Parts: sequence; C-alpha cells; structure tokens
Amino acid sequence: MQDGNALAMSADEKTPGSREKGLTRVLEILEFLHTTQRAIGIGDLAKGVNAPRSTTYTLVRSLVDAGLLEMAGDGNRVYFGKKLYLYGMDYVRGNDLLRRGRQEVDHLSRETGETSELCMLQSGRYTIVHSSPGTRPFRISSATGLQIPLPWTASGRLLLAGLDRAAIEAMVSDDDLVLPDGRKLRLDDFIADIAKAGVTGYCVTSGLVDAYTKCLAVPVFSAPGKVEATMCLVVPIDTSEERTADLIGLLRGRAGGLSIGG
Amino acid sequence: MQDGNALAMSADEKTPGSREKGLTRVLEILEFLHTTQRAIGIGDLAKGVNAPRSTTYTLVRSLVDAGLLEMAGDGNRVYFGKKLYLYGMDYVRGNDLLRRGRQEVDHLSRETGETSELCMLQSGRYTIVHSSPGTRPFRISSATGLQIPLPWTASGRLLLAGLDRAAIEAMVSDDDLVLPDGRKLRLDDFIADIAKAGVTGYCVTSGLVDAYTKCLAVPVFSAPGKVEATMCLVVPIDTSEERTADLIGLLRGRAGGLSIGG
DNA sequence: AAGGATTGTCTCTTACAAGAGACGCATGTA
DNA sequence: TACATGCGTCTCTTGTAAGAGACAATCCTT
Repeated sequence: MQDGNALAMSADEKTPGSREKGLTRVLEILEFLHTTQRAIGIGDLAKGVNAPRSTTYTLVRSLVDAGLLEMAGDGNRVYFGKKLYLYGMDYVRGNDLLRRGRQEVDHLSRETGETSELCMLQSGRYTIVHSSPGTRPFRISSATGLQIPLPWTASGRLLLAGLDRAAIEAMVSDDDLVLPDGRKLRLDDFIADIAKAGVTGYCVTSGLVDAYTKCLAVPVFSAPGKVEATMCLVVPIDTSEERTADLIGLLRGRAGGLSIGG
Repeated sequence: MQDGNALAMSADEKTPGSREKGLTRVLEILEFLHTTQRAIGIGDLAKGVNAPRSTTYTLVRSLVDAGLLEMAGDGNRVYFGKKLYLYGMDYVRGNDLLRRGRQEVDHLSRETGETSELCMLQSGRYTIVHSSPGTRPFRISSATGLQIPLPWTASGRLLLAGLDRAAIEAMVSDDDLVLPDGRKLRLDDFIADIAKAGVTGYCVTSGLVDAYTKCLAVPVFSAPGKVEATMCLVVPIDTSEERTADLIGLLRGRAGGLSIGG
C-alpha cells in the first residue's frame, strides 16, 4: 500500500505526463481507507492516495452517491458506506467455507481460550479474514483484514503448499523475507518449510512476527489438494509441547470438518 | 435497480452516441450482482448491465485483480470477492450503531420468537440491514440487503419522520406507492402516517407487503431527533392487541438503549 | 461434419473524464 | 486587519479509456 502503483515518482511525486484511470483511483481510495481504518477528510485522502484534489472530490462524490462511502458524522470526513457492508454480506452468504469457518473460529477460541484466526490468500497476500481473541490477559493483536507477508506466518506456508517454486517466487518479494525484527529468511528455507507443511498437514512457527508467540496452523481444503484457507491458533511461545500437540489435533479435526474434499 | 441510469434507450438500447464512465459501469455491475445474489458469466453480466462485452471484460479483470470480485469455482463466472467482505467488516467496526444493533436484533428474535430486523435508509431506499428469523414454522422472508419502497413498511414511516413534505416527495416515487397487491396508497395518507409516527415514537402497519403479517417498528436515534435506523418485528397479522403492545414496549426499550441522543 | 452461439483477446477511434489551477469562503493565528 | 491554510466548486485542455467490431477457439445442437 505504501506506493499504490510502482511508477516513477522519483522524489517529488511529479511524474509529469500520466493520468490515472478513475477506477484505479477508486481502488486506491478504498484500500487507503482500509489501512487507515477511520474516517478521513477528503483533502487528506487526496494526499494519502497521491491524487489531485479535484479528481478526488469528484470520485468521492460518486462513491458517496452510490453508497460505497459515507460522509462521517462530523461533516467532511469519509469512510466506508453501507453498500460495502451489504456487498460483504452477500459475499459471506455465497461462501459456505467463510461462513462456517467464522463460526468454527469463534468456537475454537472460546473452547481453547487462545486467539484463533481464519486466514486466506488475498491477491497474493496472507490475510486474516476472521479472528476471535482469546481469553488471555495480554491481547495478541490481530485485526481482521490485516495483511502480512506470507513468510512471516505458519499459515503462509500452508497456503502455498502445492505451488511450484516459480509460483512461490512470484508471490514472495524480497522484502517479504525480512522479519519485523530485521532477520532475513532464506528463500530456500521457506520453500522447504512449505514442502514440509504440505506433507505433514500442519505448520508451527515460533517467534516470527514477534518474540512472544507461536503460531499453529492447519489447512482447509476446498477441493482435494487445494488449500483454500487455514485455521490457526496464536499461543504463547512457551506453550508446552504436549499442549501444542493437543491443540494441533483439535485444529485438524475442525479443519477437516470444514474442508470439502481434503 | 431495473434500469441503472434513466437515460434514453427508448426501445432498442441503442442510445447511439453516449459513453458511460467506467466507474459508473462498475457500480452498476456491483449492484447487479447484489440483486442476482449469485455468480454470473461475464457475457451475461454484460447483458445484465447493458454494457459492451469488451468493456465488461476489461472492468471485470480490474475488479478481480483488485479482489473486489472473484472468479467463481466453475471458471468463468464472477461474484463478489473477499475485499468487499473486508471493507464491509471495516464498516461494521466503524459503526457502533450497526454493531450493537445487530446483536440487539439477534437477541430480540431469540427472546420473542418473531422475525426481527434492523433497517436503515440507503440512498433514499428502505434497506434491511440485518435480520434474524423467528422460530415460527412459516418463514417470513426478509433477505439482508433487500431494498423495498418506503411506503410499504412501518420502518419507512419512521425513517422519514422529521423531513418536510418536499423532502419526502423527493424520496418517494409514484411507483413506490403501489403495494404488491396492486392497491395504491395516497401520498397524503402516507405523509400523515409519517407525522403520526414521529409523534407516537412507533409505527404499526398491517398487511402492506403481504396479507399475513404485521410490522411493528420503533426508531433508533443517532442524535436527538435524527432517526438513523429502525428496529422492527414482523409478526402474524392476527397477533393480539395485547401482545402487540407488549412487543412494542419491548422494542422501545431496546431501541432506546441503542440510541445516542434520543 | 456443418451450423450457430458463446467466450476470451485484440485493435483502433474519438468522446470524454482526469487533472491543473483559479476562485470564493470559511477558518485560525499573529 | 492582514495572512495563511484548508475546504468545496468550477472551468478548460488533452491524454486516454470506453466502445465497436473483428478474430480464433470452444462449445453445444443438429
């Protein structure tokens, strides 16, 4: 999101002769609002997506008229609108796996007390589609809709299972291999992890996104061999081997129930 | 929705010299998918929104790349995508009233056994934003996201409370006054209903959308005097006066808890 | 095998929207 | 009272995307 379209804009964002398509701008606006997670003034929005003010006003007006955006109470701020909510509900209705996966995740976090998540690939990125916080005193962060580089997560390894090396390389940028703490993963190690995860049918990673948690993930299949999503639990890194194994067993059972052909 | 933009297209949809804006087409596509409620082939989609095939292919590709749409399992059908779901969740997160209203509606239908709904104005139309089916043997239809003419509903009368005559007339077309069974409401009666509903703080309609149900609605305020939503119960038309009164009392209590300044 | 219908891709033209920028109106602050 | 900053609206130009249509490749139906 840092950039939008990776064009010139060397230093001064000038890029003299290049007009953006309206639809592109709209998609950028939506994505920008998704990252800010709050209503924002139209002027700031224009700056945020690096679009001319006049254009932004025009587009926002269209989107507000259509109900995809709404003017926030204040008066001159915009955020997502009801229409997007309705379309989102349509998506859920048409997607058994998501609908049942959400329930399963909610149930799982209540049952185990751990933070539980449903994850999917979203245009080449790992996305937390639904999450339910555990009952632990410290809150393990995980906003729904958050997108994270695939190599940082256990789920990422499962979601890529079955793809060949070329496909994997295409989905993983060099930046993605750099962990939050600065360490850099070796691509070959990552690919090996993926292969292993594909065979064992689960994946555990420790201390990747942060030093305190461990991530247990299992695949959910939409067809034999096709990983459509993953369910995972985020637990303290010092969780015992035994409990970890128990939780993975639990996860596998639940994910099996969700899968179509797996 | 029947038409999209009310331009010429007298008989043969020819309308020789007029190009549609891409964004407009996209909005029509989304709206079309919302009405069909199912994945659809791109060719049919083009026909459905009355757009050239080549244009439709281009737009759909953009939208699929962006994740707003997804190719359905078959291969050449499209429907809403994960991104829309994520944006929709963002909307819910940013909207206390909707979030709490949904819970309240779910609770209410469990408590009363009746079908319960949360309704809002959506670009001038009455929209069922969330509904929870009752426990009655016969299922009272009410899909989330369904849009219905304002005069057909009790909620519609409440949502327009506070608007002056001109504003009301602007929101209600002549067609809207014709009930499903063919009867036609008088505009003056409708406006009188609205005024009355505004004063009493609730509204009951009987046998408007169908002959078997009665609709009990109360307003939810986002600020003193500003009706942001309504909560309503859909009950059999022969529900006793007494029970009706009880239910309205219950509704009012719940809606009061939701309201910000009412 | 021939015929019609549909699907995905491509090319080219021109109508039109993206964008630059000016304007007036509110603010806020020296 | 001046000056700056941000907002919302308008106008005009020109680069470009919407659309018409041709094309090959699949499908079904006969």
